[in-house]
Amino acid sequence: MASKGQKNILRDKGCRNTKSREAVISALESMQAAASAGDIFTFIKESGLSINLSTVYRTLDLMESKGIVEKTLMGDNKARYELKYEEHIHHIICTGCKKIVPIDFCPLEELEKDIINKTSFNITGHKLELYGICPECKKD
Amino acid sequence: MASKGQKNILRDKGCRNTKSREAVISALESMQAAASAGDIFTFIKESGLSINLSTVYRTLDLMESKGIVEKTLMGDNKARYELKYEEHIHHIICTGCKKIVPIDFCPLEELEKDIINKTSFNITGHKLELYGICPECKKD
DNA sequence: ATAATTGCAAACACTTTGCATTTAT
DNA sequence: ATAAATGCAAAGTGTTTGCAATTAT
Repeated sequence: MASKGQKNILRDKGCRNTKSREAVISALESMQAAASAGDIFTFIKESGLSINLSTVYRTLDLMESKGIVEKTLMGDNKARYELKYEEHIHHIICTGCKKIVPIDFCPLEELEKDIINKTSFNITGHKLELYGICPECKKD
Repeated sequence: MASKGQKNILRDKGCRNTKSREAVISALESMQAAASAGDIFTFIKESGLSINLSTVYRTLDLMESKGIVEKTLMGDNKARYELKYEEHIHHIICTGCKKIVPIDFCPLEELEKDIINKTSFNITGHKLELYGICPECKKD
């Protein structure tokens, strides 16, 4: 999970630390929620660094496999990525302006035992997205 | 929402009724949860009918816009489609065998007002996917 | 008759891959 | 020195589109 020492997070998991990987991590840290590989690539280029899109994809795959990043598909057919933090987060997507807003509470936490009973699966995780109209779009 | 008269559901919404569209609807009715466009295409071809993949996509888009079908992105980069029924459904995806199982209860229904308070969005909908290990995979 | 739907092939967008070069250890 | 990571260009997937031919009304 992400916290202070982002720079060493990969090294700690037995991966090499490179400029590209640092750039991807720092892009994820400074970007709005749920960026696509292309967004991250553009962000890095615009910050003046050189990187290849393949490297972005490879880095994101690696970090997903190490549990550093979470990959989600929402709405369009692009994967979106974000750093996993201690707190489990979800999103609300405004159906007006398409903005994606992270929410920091999880309505499901208390319900998981109940779900385990009802389904006879061992529940190991979940993804939840809420849709709605954001305060700005309500005005129109 | 889907119910008995599937054949007229499109006609009722001002669209023409064609063999291809009937084939897509009946494929959706007889397939396991959450089929991709390709799955539906293959299913129809295997049942001996002729159809084009573009037609499948166009039909699914049309039906989504008419509220007959729900489109979801899960896991791989393929959109998955299913008929909308009266009851709102979610899925559990087994992380062992990748099976997708629909569940017929919604743990969120009672929580929406609460979420509206917490977020100041007008919540209009949500998507939830659960992940876990199914009873068969537990044995291994 | 005519407007909607289809098939086909080509275009698209996102993602993945092979291989030679570069870089971190 | 060596194994891992990168850039590049090419290939792979899923999806969309333009247009002429077909079909439902």
